[in-house]
Amino acid sequence: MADGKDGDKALAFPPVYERLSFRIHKVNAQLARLCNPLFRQYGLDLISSRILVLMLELGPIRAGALVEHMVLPQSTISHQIQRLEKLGYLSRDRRDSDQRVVTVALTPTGRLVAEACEKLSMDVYAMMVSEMDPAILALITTEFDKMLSRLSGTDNI
Amino acid sequence: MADGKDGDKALAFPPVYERLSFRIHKVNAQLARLCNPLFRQYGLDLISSRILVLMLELGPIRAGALVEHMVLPQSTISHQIQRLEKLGYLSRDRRDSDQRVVTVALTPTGRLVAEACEKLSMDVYAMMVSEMDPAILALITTEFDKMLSRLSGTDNI
DNA sequence: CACAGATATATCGTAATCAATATATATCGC
DNA sequence: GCGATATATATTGATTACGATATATCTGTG
Repeated sequence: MADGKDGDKALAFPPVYERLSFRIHKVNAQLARLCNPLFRQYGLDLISSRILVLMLELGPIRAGALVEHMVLPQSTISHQIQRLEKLGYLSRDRRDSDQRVVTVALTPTGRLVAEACEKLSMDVYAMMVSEMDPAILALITTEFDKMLSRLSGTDNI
Repeated sequence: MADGKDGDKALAFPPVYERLSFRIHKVNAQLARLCNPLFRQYGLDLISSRILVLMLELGPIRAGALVEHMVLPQSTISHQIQRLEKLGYLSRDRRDSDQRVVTVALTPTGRLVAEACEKLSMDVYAMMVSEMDPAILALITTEFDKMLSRLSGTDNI
């Protein structure tokens, strides 16, 4: 109805470099740029360190649950688990009640490394959200949950 | 000084899976999960399609400027350019005034593909930000710029 | 209890990523 | 204008990611 060139199909969206999705990419990429060098001393990167820290907080977890939490392809998680196992950071166990299910758990070394990574990532996170009003941070976090739900179809993880 | 276990070093941050940085990862990963299959018909993925759409809106651009916009390693961008050139989507030119500088530009085919990708990503973006208050979207976008600035040291891009 | 389908993880092949280094060109100091 | 340093992009080698498929196990149906 308006004089826009896209007719009535939703609002006219801004160019890519102004869209939130693109800024999400940039912040994420910048986090990787900062964190990867920090984690390399442990043979890790941003992604693999997140897996370790996640396990630090969630405890032993199914491989499939890691796929859901990390929103990465199943084969990628499978490889990551192999890599982290090879590094001696986690152990793998077949569940007795269901031999298909693999449960991974941090080794003592893995726990130490995960704690070190947690500290390092805290510093970067502090840099990221410092000077941000806690209420706004909470609001944004909530909105991100909603976005994830909308993008994931019906339910979120 | 308080009774927290971390002493006075900043506030106690929530666990990874509740931090904004982790949700950023998840939304970004979910975007890739949705978009990669859509873009594969053109031999692209989320990242390479963003490069094309960026060029659609910014016009011919230096390779180095793409590195800054995409916040990816220079070697990765160099490879992406090669790939997109091989696909016939863009052309590469050495600048006359400075032979070191490479300027890339969309080919006619590349422009068509970029426009198709733009439409596809618009649909996904609409899904993501639909039901979100435009004022809140603007607020979040602004906050992301600030986060990027803080993470990038002194200046943003 | 056999068998078809579902579920959970692993593997495979190709291609992309990253960090480090190389190459080529330009700029500055003298 | 010459050499040293800086800048812009390309290449290299090893690792990782992804999608597709395979393997193994379980569940339901008759």
